[in-house]
Amino acid sequence: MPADRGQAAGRPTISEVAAEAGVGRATAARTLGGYGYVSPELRERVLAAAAKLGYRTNALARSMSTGVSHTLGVIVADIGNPFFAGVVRGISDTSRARGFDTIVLSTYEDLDEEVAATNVLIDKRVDGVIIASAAVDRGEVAHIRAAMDRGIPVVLVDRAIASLDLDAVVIDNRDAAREAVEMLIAAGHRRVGFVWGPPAAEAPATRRGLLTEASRNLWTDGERLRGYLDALDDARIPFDPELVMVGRKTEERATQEVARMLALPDRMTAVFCTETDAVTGALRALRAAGLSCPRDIALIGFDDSSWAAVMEPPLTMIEQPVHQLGAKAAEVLLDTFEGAEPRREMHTLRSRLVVRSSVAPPPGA
Amino acid sequence: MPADRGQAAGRPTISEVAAEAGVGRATAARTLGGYGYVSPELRERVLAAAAKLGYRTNALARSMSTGVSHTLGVIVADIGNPFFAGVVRGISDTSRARGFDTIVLSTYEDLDEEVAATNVLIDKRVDGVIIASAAVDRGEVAHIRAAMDRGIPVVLVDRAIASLDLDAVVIDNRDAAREAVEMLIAAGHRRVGFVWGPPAAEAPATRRGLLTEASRNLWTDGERLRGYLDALDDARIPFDPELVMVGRKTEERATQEVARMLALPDRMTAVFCTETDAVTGALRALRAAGLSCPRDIALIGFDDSSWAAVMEPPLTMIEQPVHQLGAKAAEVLLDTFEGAEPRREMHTLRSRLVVRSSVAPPPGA
DNA sequence: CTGTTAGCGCCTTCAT
DNA sequence: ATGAAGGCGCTAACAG
Repeated sequence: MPADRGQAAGRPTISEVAAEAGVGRATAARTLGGYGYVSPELRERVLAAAAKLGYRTNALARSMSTGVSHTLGVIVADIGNPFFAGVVRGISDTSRARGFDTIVLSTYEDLDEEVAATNVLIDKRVDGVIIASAAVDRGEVAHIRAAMDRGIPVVLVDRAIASLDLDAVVIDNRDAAREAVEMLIAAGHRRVGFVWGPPAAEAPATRRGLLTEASRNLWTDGERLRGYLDALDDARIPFDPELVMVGRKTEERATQEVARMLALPDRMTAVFCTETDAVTGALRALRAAGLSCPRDIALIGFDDSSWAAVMEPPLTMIEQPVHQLGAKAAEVLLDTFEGAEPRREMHTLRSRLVVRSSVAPPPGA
Repeated sequence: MPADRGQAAGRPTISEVAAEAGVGRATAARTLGGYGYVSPELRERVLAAAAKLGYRTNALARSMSTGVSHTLGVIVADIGNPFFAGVVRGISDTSRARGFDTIVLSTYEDLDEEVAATNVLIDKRVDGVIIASAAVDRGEVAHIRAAMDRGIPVVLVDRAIASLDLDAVVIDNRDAAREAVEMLIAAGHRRVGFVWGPPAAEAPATRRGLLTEASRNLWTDGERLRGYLDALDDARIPFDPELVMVGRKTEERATQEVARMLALPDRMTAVFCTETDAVTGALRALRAAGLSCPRDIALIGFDDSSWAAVMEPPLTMIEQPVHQLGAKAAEVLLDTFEGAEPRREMHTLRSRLVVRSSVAPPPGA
């Protein structure tokens, strides 16, 4: 065995502190661990010895014997994405305040990565997991079930999974989308584009086909699509598959698709974008077509930002409570550690439609 | 002792797997841990038993005995900030690919938080630390020294600390700023504003005072300020303290300060912004003043984004290689684990000036 | 109130 | 090639 296995230079242990202080190991452990009773005198001596040696508790060893790691696992699609970065910040702010640290793993929407990430967290013995899962089908949630079976509390964030009966913290995607599209319709628009929908290879011709496709994909996208259809239905505007973008979700494709919708015989006069990249993609298409917003085309999109406010025109956007989303998820999870019974329900946070100037009546009105 | 201390439901240990397979614990440990020699037959039996019981290795226990946690600690100002989110993504992508997970802590530029974060990482026995430190003075780096003294390799990212003799991965802030300001000057501008500088309570009247102030604060800000001054010097344009913003760095204050500079008798005709929020703040001021970019005022800023490209006009911006910044830092750190000698040098990554249309000659030209 | 003792699950020498 | 035994640093019963 190497001389310093697990015991690198300058890493005194409780035993050494005890020796230095001339007390038993348990006494040192008690004062350093902050539990049990210890007389003031000995306490002082232990503290002095610890300070002298520069003692720092070994959280690994502590976790080994307590079975608690004071660490939360977080699984999201992409920590580099401002949306998830905000959620993660919410999670780490509130968990840190309650003594927990976080290990964050990105999956890039790949299910295999998600399974691997879950295993890493299980192996590292995190006390709980918060996950924005890409899983939808009943068959794709085995890894989440595995964690639960091992007694690890799990909370879903951003995306609910119906078949799972877990606490989920999400926003009112469907209502938010409906409200936005309603505003477009109220301004007089009847040709409203939807960018973007489910990543189907081909655009389903029917509304039913589209919804089926949506239910096989990201929960948020499906909800937003439903909100869009809700608004159309309420206004008795027929659904036109030509006006919804499906397929790979990239800014470039959004630009192409919006250009296509703009070129339709019965031209689109308003766009609803479900993500930031969809908004910038749409804006590029407008510019390329020499169209001006809101005179020629109205626009509302998801995910407000400072940029949206300084655009010309200032953009009407949906603001998601990203930080709160993470904070609430962490709270729900941490509460179970304090004995709170998991309520296994959907916690829906409200988004906010920030009205600015990107909506006006359609050209002919 | 509670019956299941550290041994919750459904968490078989190596001993149980060994029993199930009818072999010794060491044999099970060897095959499950992937080390040592084990005959194919026994190997199979162990694997089968492990699969049957749903065995997952306990990384904590492994770390206890090996002294290696396969975890990196990351300390940044704010994981919710897109810049750091990008850096963190770079770090976790490359460390994950090499078998390491990350614990990320935000300090919000608070030194006490930074010290606390460092201690958390020491306690959790991370194998190395990557830090974008807010420390500058020799007196503020004790916590980093403490980590080093405990044998934990440390790599600085985004911000160098001269007094520390560590590997640092940064971008060419000074050159980037100079190049941008040079472009402004080349277009004919002589009244170039700088938003924002060091958070001094009051604007130092002299150039020297400003630099002193800057050296007491964030390294990046100081470098960018130097680049600005470099460009001014080369063009023999006198430095005017009225044209640099100091103090709290918020979007609102940027707006106020730019408004002030715009109202100067000898009006500013170009602005250089060192951060995204400074850019949007400046843009608000322009709009409020009814000025148009680039006709009335030219602008260049740090941190390119999709938004900058769809602005009217499209903005000329400096693109930082955020992902690469993190990736390189992780590489340098991970390499030391494979025995590479830390080179303790500054690794400077190149930024890129993305030229678009926000720069034109000043009004009178 | 304090010290002794026995684990937590794994890795690793040391015999066999 | 395999098994037995000890230790990583800490917590937690238990005895004193």
